[in-house]
Amino acid sequence: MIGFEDFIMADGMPIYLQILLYIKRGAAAGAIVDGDELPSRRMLSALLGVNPNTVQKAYKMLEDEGLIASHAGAKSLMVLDETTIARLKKELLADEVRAMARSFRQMGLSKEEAVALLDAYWE
Amino acid sequence: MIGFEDFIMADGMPIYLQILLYIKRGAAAGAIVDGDELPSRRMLSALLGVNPNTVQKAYKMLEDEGLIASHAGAKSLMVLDETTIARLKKELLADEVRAMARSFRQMGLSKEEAVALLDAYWE
Amino acid sequence: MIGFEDFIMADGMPIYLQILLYIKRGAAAGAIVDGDELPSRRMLSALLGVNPNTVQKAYKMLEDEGLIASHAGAKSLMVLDETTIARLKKELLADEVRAMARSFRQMGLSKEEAVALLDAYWE
Amino acid sequence: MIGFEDFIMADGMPIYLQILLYIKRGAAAGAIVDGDELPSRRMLSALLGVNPNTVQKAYKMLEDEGLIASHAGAKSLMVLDETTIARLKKELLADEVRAMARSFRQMGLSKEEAVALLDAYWE
DNA sequence: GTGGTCTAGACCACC
DNA sequence: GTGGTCTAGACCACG
Repeated sequence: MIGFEDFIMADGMPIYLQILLYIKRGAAAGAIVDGDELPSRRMLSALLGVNPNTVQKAYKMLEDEGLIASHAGAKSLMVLDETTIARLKKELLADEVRAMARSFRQMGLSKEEAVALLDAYWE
Repeated sequence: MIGFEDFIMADGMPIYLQILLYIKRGAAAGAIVDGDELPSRRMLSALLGVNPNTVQKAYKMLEDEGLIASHAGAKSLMVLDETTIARLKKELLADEVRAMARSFRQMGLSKEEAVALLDAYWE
Repeated sequence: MIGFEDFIMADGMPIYLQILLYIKRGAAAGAIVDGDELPSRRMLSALLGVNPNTVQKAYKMLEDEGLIASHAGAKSLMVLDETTIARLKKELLADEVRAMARSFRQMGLSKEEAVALLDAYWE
Repeated sequence: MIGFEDFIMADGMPIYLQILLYIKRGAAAGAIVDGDELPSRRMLSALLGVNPNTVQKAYKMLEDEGLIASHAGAKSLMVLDETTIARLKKELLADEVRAMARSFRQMGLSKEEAVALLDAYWE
């Protein structure tokens, strides 16, 4: 069962996208593997304090992308092969790092300052 | 006059929030200082390719927060004192860096790998 | 034993309502009479290719309405008196025919064209 | 502007489908023609006493089918060519008449009785 | 219990 | 004002 212990809700990004991203990141990191069981909509929505439909939307998009297999009345399972994982890794990393670099530059930080900050806030 | 050269539109976040954030980041970084002049609603909307109402919404929120002073028929000016700048710095930097660090950890990266990536994607 | 030979599943209406309606129509028409035996939940669900719960829901509503008498461990029987039959006839016939007439008029058909079509598609 | 004077809400069928059907029927009948203006979501939802999203769903499906052209900030217009109208006519009539014939047969009516009823309830 | 759909209300971007 | 999207809650069919 995939855990959502690390999940922290942010503002400014749709909740369903945050859930979707969380799962993709976990898959890219290897924390979520092929065959892993997803929490049910009800369970996860209760855990996150959102509407079941919001979770449903994230799951549906992942299913459309082929990362989840759902069957009515049964648990939803992750479907991950090596190619997919590699693709996720590549996509996610590039996007995140670029966004991060852009933010830092907008705040007028030098690369050294940015690295120092990242180091400071790491844990 | 505040420039929007670095501004890059992202999706998943409302545009007016991105504009608001861009200005706050600039203020936190010192790139935008007290008394700086803001582009007119019309000019900025044309520059960014968005609707004037969207710019108006961002300006209105900044004004409500006291970061902008608008006078009818006159330019809008930034209102920034030391306390405000310090607050922005703290809020923006801490929040963003923490979010980034969390993203990287979720993707299974070590601190060293994250720093290396940031370095690679800096420009 | 009530047969479901004519039953054809439609979509856009909940299945349990279709089952309920089928039985009511039969009762209104006289094809189903007082004391008739209903197929067991399991048998009917197999015949229609739906979940037993769905059949159960239809039976439960009929029972709540007093049209069915169920006894634990025994067959379910239809309970139909003259008053009930007359009521069903009136409700079902009037509603359905009015809805159909409205549909045809919305499609710009004259009464004569509608009658001709009904004749053509009757079997 | 397309009017919804004849629209009468029924139960058992999703509202958005009823709206969709109403428009298709009007197009098939020639009451709605190419270039006709649709009521806005807000206006129609207020008129019908439903949520704007319910109207939106019907409009969206019609747009996906190519029967409506929508542009943000502008009115939605009907897009109807001869081929489309002919197709609608054919599809709608066959479906409706078949459903109607089935209902009547389930109620144990003969064709003559059905025709008589339709005649009686026509207006 | 599970996943899927329909209706609802609020918000966003645009004209 | 317009259309489009996100979140919410209830209901349906199924195991």
